[in-house]
Amino acid sequence: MGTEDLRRARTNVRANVRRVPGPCAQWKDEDADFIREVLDLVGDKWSVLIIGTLADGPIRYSHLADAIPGISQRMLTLTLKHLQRTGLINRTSYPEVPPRVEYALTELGTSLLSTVLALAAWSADHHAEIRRRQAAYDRDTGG
Amino acid sequence: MGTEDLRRARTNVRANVRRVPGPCAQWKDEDADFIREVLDLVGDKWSVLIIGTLADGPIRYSHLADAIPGISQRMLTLTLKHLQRTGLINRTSYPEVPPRVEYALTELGTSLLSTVLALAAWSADHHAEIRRRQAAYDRDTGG
DNA sequence: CGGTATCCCACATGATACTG
DNA sequence: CAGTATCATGTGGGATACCG
Repeated sequence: MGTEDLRRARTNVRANVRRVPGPCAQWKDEDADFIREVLDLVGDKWSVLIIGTLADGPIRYSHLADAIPGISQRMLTLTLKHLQRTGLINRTSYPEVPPRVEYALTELGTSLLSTVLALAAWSADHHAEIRRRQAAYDRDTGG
Repeated sequence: MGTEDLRRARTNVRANVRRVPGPCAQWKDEDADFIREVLDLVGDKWSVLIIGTLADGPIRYSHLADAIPGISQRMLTLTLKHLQRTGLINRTSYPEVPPRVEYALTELGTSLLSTVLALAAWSADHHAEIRRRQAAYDRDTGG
């Protein structure tokens, strides 16, 4: 990314902050709220993994548990409820024996999916550089 | 978003999951790692707000504290160190009295900024719908 | 001014056991 | 199969005081 891009990015962001009296910018309350809102949604340990798994189509509770290594029943249930409450996923239970329950992304959830995958892509693009810089920092700092 | 978009989104994401034997997809370890990595970076309470504030240009420690309502000195220092270690921001201290320290986004940080702002924009676009759905869920569930 | 050091706690998550 | 209920715990983060 060149200097010009950096300038453009700053200009774009500057539209999101408010000039307050004096030399210092401050977050508009609502913008900070939006950031907090989306972080509450996907900032936890499991939401994004669940959303990503559901991208493959409707899937049952037990298959979600299999697809997401390390998740506990408790956290799977809790996170699913959270996502359902927010309208990101739908829960459909079929009155059969044995019981069957399927979860699926809503359109809202799908629209969020693309955005968080962009974040994951950023991580994939830069994780090598990140590791290099962390190692350098630790070397300079720790010894 | 229409059905066609939804299908496309699913197709895009399906490239990120691995077909395992049997009917169920599972996260590739490295993809889950990328998600965890970026969540560790920006999933906390203050990182994104700091990054967004720095978008306005280099800024001093005390001005950061003013620009981000509610942050404690401890968390400001801690989060700045974290972001610096990852290479998202630079710290420059000027040997004057009184001391002056400025923080600025690196190009890496700026590239992340655009992506997290997309998330904030998603939140801004959908927060009304989200609130509606949460209220409906609570009504249906709670009473 | 720009931090550290220390104490403290709420809460997110995990483990385990039980149920319709 | 698809959950609940209960207990245990690690830690993210706030408050406060102090330091170069």
